[in-house]
Amino acid sequence: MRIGELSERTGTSRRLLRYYEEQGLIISRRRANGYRDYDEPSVDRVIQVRGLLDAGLPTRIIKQILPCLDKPRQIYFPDATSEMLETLEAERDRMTRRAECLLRNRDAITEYLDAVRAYDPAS
Amino acid sequence: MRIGELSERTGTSRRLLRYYEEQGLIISRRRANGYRDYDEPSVDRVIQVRGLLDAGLPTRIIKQILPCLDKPRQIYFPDATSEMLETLEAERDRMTRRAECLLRNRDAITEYLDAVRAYDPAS
DNA sequence: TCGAACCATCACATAGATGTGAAGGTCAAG
DNA sequence: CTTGACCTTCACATCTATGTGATGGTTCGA
Repeated sequence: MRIGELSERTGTSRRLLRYYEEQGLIISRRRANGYRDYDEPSVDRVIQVRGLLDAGLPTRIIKQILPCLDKPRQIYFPDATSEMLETLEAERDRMTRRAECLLRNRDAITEYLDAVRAYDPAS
Repeated sequence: MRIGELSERTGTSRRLLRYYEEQGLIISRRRANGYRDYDEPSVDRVIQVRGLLDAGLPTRIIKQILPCLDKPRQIYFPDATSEMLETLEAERDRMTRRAECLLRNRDAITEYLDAVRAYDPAS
């Protein structure tokens, strides 16, 4: 598919799709006329990238964790230096802390909303 | 305490503490000489703010959810317009989605690491 | 009393994610 | 063959969270 369709199906501007490609987060083939051509899995990939960006990860880190997300798993062991593995571990732990922070505060919001509604059931 | 101590105890630059105050995320009293003076709970508050920022929330949103996080709960019902409640609900749901995204991808990283280690236990 | 170590405000700079628009190529339908 | 809707690259603008430095006031200990 061309960039316009991918844009619509992922709710992502064309500008950003080109930016993600520039950052190495997605790839595209080129048609004879120079147009980008995306395959079907690109849709999920873009959605995944957006989710991670929205959760506070910078493109640099997202690029590093992307190889972990390929299904079926294809691991390029030669690339997996022990330094990279350490980075991945650290980032995984950071993601855990981030998620915990989000859930903790989300629960606080829920409690707050419950308290407000208990006070004024109309709202 | 003065800004220097708060900075050290929260691992946050003085510049950012002043910025957070400007954004309405933290407050301070002023001493006679103009120096900012923080109370003990400010430490946790700053850490909380940083966690949320790191999880992708903009200061604008953080400011809105902060009233939910005060313990003991003190709800300013007059302020709680139904529009604000809707915003809070929406943000709460977004936080859930963010957390899910983080945990899903974190698990994928863990699986990847396990697979690599199964291949080469030395790493 | 002087210097070091704080503090204040203000302004300017940067980096990352994103918007916008210009200038021009491609293609299909009328 | 022209028009409109795509696409390309490139450059510039914007917003947010941050860094950095200038300039100057306060406090405290040698």
